[in-house]
Amino acid sequence: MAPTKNPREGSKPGIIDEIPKEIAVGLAEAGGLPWLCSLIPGESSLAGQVKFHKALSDATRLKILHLLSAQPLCVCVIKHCLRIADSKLSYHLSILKDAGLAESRQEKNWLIYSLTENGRAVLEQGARARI
Amino acid sequence: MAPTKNPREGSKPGIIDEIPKEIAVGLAEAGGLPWLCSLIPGESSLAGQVKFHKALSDATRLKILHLLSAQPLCVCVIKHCLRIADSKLSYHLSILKDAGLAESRQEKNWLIYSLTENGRAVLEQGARARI
DNA sequence: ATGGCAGTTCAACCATATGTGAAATGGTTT
DNA sequence: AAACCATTTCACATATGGTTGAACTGCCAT
Repeated sequence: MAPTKNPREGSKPGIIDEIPKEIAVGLAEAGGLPWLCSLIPGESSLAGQVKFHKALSDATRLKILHLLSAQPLCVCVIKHCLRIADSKLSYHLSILKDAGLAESRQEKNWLIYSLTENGRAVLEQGARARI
Repeated sequence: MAPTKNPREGSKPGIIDEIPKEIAVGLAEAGGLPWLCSLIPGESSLAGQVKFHKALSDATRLKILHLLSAQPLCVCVIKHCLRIADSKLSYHLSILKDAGLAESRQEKNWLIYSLTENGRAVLEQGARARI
């Protein structure tokens, strides 16, 4: 998957003058600097990961996800638990939706939010990671 | 661990006037609003999760982690791959270190960064999640 | 001690994310 | 149609995070 042109002999001398031997040796065996650089994911992959983690890097949004882990909820119930302004809640919900962690459907004039598959997976593996 | 006073009969009428029946029923069975609110993790747990995801919500830092997944590296090698300014790199490294994803040791006058257990786990489960 | 190298720290700056209250939207009830 | 309700959208204010270049620290060689 990673396009590696010439797997060996990548660390041309001169690009970096001196580095610790220990590192230089391991690197040369693996494929040198070009190979190392090839490990960096593409821009779109990175952007996706960044968006994902950004969505999860806010306490309010994490709280919302934990609430939704119980069952689908309308906005007013979430609002009651979090005690924050409507517009603020709406803002955070939109980010969760955008990141593919939550989704909404309409019922009369309520919006009912629930976790997506992805959102549920995040919570479960998060719980596992922190024992 | 979660202090739940009176597990049933939490959804006192009046706090929220009207919510979709479907939701109200499920909620009442589970323990009502107080129970729902008890699902929200404590502040310190949330802060930890936020810090963790914040650290991962930047493309430069993700790149660094991917480079370190190959082997421990001195700053100058990372700098060569990323082609960014010293101070910028140093800033991002400090955040990774702070979040417990990377660590450093000194060798002559180089600093050699490597992934922590935690950092390695993140990359591995990230790779699994995205197939 | 002097000078050079690897990397960090600092302070100022810019960009982006979040908070807030008021107005708009879309469905419901009367 | 008018009044109403839950929620979103908007425009603006503030906070947070990232970038930059210069100054600093610590290590090694001479």
